[in-house]
Amino acid sequence: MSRPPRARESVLDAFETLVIDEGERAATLDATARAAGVSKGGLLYHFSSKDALVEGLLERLRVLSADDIEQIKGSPEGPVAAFMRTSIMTDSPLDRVIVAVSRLAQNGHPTAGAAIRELRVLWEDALRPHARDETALQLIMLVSDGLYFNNALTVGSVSGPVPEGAELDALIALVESSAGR
Amino acid sequence: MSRPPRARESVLDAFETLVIDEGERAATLDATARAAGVSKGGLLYHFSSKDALVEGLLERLRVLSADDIEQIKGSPEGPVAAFMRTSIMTDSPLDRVIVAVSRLAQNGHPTAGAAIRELRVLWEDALRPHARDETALQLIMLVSDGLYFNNALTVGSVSGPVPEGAELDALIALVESSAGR
DNA sequence: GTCTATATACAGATAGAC
DNA sequence: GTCTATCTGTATATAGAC
Repeated sequence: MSRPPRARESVLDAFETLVIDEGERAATLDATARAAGVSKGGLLYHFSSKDALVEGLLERLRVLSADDIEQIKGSPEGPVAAFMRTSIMTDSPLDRVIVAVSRLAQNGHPTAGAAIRELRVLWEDALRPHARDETALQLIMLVSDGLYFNNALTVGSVSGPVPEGAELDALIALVESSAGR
Repeated sequence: MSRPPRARESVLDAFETLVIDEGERAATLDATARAAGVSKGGLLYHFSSKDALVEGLLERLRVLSADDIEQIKGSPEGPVAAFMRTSIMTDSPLDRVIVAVSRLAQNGHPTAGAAIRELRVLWEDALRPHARDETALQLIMLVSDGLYFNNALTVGSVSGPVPEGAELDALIALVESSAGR
C-alpha cells in the first residue's frame, strides 16, 4: 500500500502507452524498457515477467475504476450522463488503462478479460437505480461499450468515429430520455 | 473471381478460428498450418506471408459484408431490427470474420482497422433512412458496436454478457422506439 | 501443390557485475 | 536498483526435394 517507486510507474506507463498506440504485439519487454528509458534488466527488476507487467496494469485498473465509480455515483449531472461522458474521454487515465486491458484480454490474457467484466458489473450496479428497467440498463451499457470499441479500434494516429461536443450532448440526452429514470 | 481451392479456404478458416478462440498472438503460421492439417510449407504456398493471410481475411470480410448489407436492406422485419439481430449472431460467418478482423486491427494492422471503419460507413448509409436523425443513428450504431465489443472480449470459453432471446427482443424494441422512424 | 530442412531474427528470461 | 551479456525457445520466411 506504500507508494510505488518512480521508475516502476514509468515502466508501467510506457507499457500502457505501447499497448494503446501500437498494439500488445509491439509492447515487448525490449520496446517497453527503451520507451521507459531503462535497460531490459532494469525493467525486470521491477516486473519479473511479462505477466507481472500485465498484473501491474490490472492493479492500476482496479484503483482507477474504484475512484470512477464513486465519482459517477455522486455526480450532480446524474450518474447516467456522467457515466457516458467518462466513456469517451479518451485521454483520461482510466480510459487509457481500460483500452490497454481490453487489448490484453483479446490477446489471450484471461485475467484481463475477467477484470473488464468485473468492472462492467460494478458500473451496472451503480447505474441500475437510475435506469428504467434491465433492458434500459443494457442499452446504456452497450452504448458505452460501443464508445470503447471505437476507441479501442484505433491504432496509431487514425481515430474512429467518436461523437464529440454537441453530438455527444445530443446522444447523452437521447439515452437519458429513452433509458433513464 | 474463380472459386478458390479447397485447401486455401481451410487454411483461412483455421487462421480465423485461431484468432477468434485464442487471439492473434496464438495464430502463428505453425499453429494455423497444424489446425488446417497442412505443413507450414503447404500453407505458404497459398499465402506467401502472414500479411497475405490477413489480406485473405479482409477479402472474406468484404464479400460477406456486401451480402449482409443487401439482406438488411430487404428485411421484412425492418432494417434496424435486422441489423441489431445480425450484430449478435456470434456464429454467423460474417460475425466471425468481423471479430477476427477487429482483433487484427487492434494488433497494429492498419488495413484491418480501415476495413472495419468502411463497413461501419456502409451500415450507416443503409440505416440512415430508417433512423430518426443522426443522433438516433449513432445510438443504433453504438449499441451494435457494444454487442461486438462484448463478443470480441471473449477469448476461449468464457463468454461476455450478451443478451439473448426475450432480452434481445426487448432491447431491439427499445432501440426502435427511441431511434427508429 | 505439398513436403522437410534450414536461415534469420527476435522475444522472454537468467546470471552476475557494478 | 540498474546495467551488460547470454541462453533458450519460437516466429517468419526461404530453398529446394518430391
